Amino acid sequence: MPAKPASPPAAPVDARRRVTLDDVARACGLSRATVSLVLRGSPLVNPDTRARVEAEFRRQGYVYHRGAANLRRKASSGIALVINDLSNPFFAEFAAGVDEALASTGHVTLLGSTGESVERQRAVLASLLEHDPAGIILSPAEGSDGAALRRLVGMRTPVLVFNRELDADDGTGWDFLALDNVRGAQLATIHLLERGHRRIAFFGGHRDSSSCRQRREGYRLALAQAGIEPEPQWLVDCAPTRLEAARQAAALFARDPAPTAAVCYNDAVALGLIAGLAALGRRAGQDFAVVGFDDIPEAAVSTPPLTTIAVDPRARGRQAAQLVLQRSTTPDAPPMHVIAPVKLQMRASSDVRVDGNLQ
Amino acid sequence: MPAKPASPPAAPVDARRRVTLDDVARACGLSRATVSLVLRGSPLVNPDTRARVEAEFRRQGYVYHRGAANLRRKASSGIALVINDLSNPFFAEFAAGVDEALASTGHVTLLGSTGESVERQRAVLASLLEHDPAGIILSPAEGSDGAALRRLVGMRTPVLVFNRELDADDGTGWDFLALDNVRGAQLATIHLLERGHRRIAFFGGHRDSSSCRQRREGYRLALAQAGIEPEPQWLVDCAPTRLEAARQAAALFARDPAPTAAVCYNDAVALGLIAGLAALGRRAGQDFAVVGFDDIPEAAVSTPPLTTIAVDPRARGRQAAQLVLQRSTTPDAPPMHVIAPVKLQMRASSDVRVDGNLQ
DNA sequence: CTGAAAGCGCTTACAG
DNA sequence: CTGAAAGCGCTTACAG
Repeated sequence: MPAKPASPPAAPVDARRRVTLDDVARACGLSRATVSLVLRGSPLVNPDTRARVEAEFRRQGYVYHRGAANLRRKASSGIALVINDLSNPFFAEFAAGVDEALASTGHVTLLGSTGESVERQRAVLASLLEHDPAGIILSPAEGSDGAALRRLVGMRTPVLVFNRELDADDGTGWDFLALDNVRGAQLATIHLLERGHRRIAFFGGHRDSSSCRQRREGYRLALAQAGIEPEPQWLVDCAPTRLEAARQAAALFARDPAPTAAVCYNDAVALGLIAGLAALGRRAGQDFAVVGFDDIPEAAVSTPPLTTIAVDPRARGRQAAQLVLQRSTTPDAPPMHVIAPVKLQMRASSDVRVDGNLQ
Repeated sequence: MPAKPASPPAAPVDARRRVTLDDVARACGLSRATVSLVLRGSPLVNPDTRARVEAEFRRQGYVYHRGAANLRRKASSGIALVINDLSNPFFAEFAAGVDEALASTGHVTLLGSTGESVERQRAVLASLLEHDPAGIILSPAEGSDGAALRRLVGMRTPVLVFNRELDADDGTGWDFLALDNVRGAQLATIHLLERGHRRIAFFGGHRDSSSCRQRREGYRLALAQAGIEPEPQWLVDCAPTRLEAARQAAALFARDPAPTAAVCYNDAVALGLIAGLAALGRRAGQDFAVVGFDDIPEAAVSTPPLTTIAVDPRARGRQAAQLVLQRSTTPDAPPMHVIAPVKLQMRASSDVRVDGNLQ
């Protein structure tokens, strides 16, 4: 029989084996308890002991096992982030903001996507709950049932609902972070009024979604303050997608006199409307004024560039992280209800000033 | 003293307390061990016992504590996903694909962003490692040092490197998933050759990045097969951003005869070039042909729509998840090196056919 | 200043 | 078919 090759000189007996506190303690001739105190920066430990232990940590390549510590302490360092889909830039930016804020506090983001499906949302939450998150940031799928969600999540894990209202139906309430939809649409409408428009449409969105209702409300408020009563055909319902918006553009011109401008439900709808106008031989920014909502990255580089309402989703993500961490330290405080500011982002420009040929 | 109000009739003594296997076992008059077997679907358990236990799970609202189970089994159900930034739609789609594939196997995505900073990457990885991931999917920050990363991560946790080459410098090697950059640029160039172009530029990217080198290589290959030797001024270096690309557009026309078409490093550069051309009074798709790379969502709706190389980042994400899970079951197999296919996505169209006024 | 002991919620041989 | 016991890697009173 051929001799087996000599074993390698390697110091680490098994590079795959985890280094534990016990390993470090043994190497230092100390107990696990003392080494643990070093780890957590306790002032009780003798400075020399501390130095020896820290050198040994480095020498062995010790990696803290947060899961084991969490189990013992009944704590948790994960925060679940459940959103519709990362391919929506609004949510991608929001997620980036959440992760940025959580990473800076030693927490980790546990990701989940619902794809706007209530059933997937149930499955995703059930799975994430098994990972024992310290909190959940949830942008609920359309059609979510608050009572069912409460039953699923229980009272142990704090939930921050983002962006879409959700009724718990049992008086427990949810923490809530939302954009100031009313104010945003109001700003957009005022901007068009200041540019001389009087016949202003509200274009896109589904009237039964809470954000659409709120944006329409802001639009109505601004018009009312200018003494204008919107005509029914100025309210155009359509799915909040570019394609549907392009298809519905003609609805704006069904009656004479037609609107000269539109506040759009969001930027996707606004960009679709611009394309739809072009197909009708009308040029946004020249024959017709368009204002969007969200300020997605494309808004700055579309043709023409889109004046819109900036909501800063990344800042909203940081804010959401902060709120859910705050809640996990004060579980018994009453529900929070935070409305985030929005602002008008002017560009040059989809929002033509009314002149002779528009009137 | 006033009497304290009667305590509520509530069944759950403390809604905040976690329900454990012991609670369920006690309620059923069984041991923790048997209840655990029910949980894991063991065929050993008596069907009646199983039914009783399952009812009790539901009644008490038991939630499996995966972290505790993982600790005991020395397993892990988290996969770390470390990318540049979610606000880049390419990575957002990739992340969505990773999460989609992981969720379907009971794993959870642990998110981390480097912001293209080597130092943040070190910190993010160190933090994620404490959460004991079963594997890491890493799109390395530019300028990453493979040997330093290997020292940080060690040999316990399998790493799949995505998108950018990384040298380990110690012979251990990394699993690797990348796009077929050579083939993609070759397809783009062939497409322009077939449309009659002969003077074709390669526009954008930094020559020292591996993906730029590979794309230039594909471009050169296609030209060589057509018997064309690219002139030095056809290679325009610029940062892979829209803004820089717009600024560099004029460089294409520094010499006469100028190129009639450009293969762009990526779509951001292509869209910037289109804008830069407009500023020079040239119309992409009419006076000059442009082809992109990546097929970001904007490519389909830009003006003109952009012909580009589709890389399907979501499918790449699913693939990455599958590869890293596969590795975690076969830790000793040799490193994998997977090149993902790409394809030409034609649109109508940034890629004008050469006719009289272009020649 | 340091150590022995108990315990977080689970799984897994092993015995019966 | 079910239970007693050990143990995953850590923390935390408590003693000394």
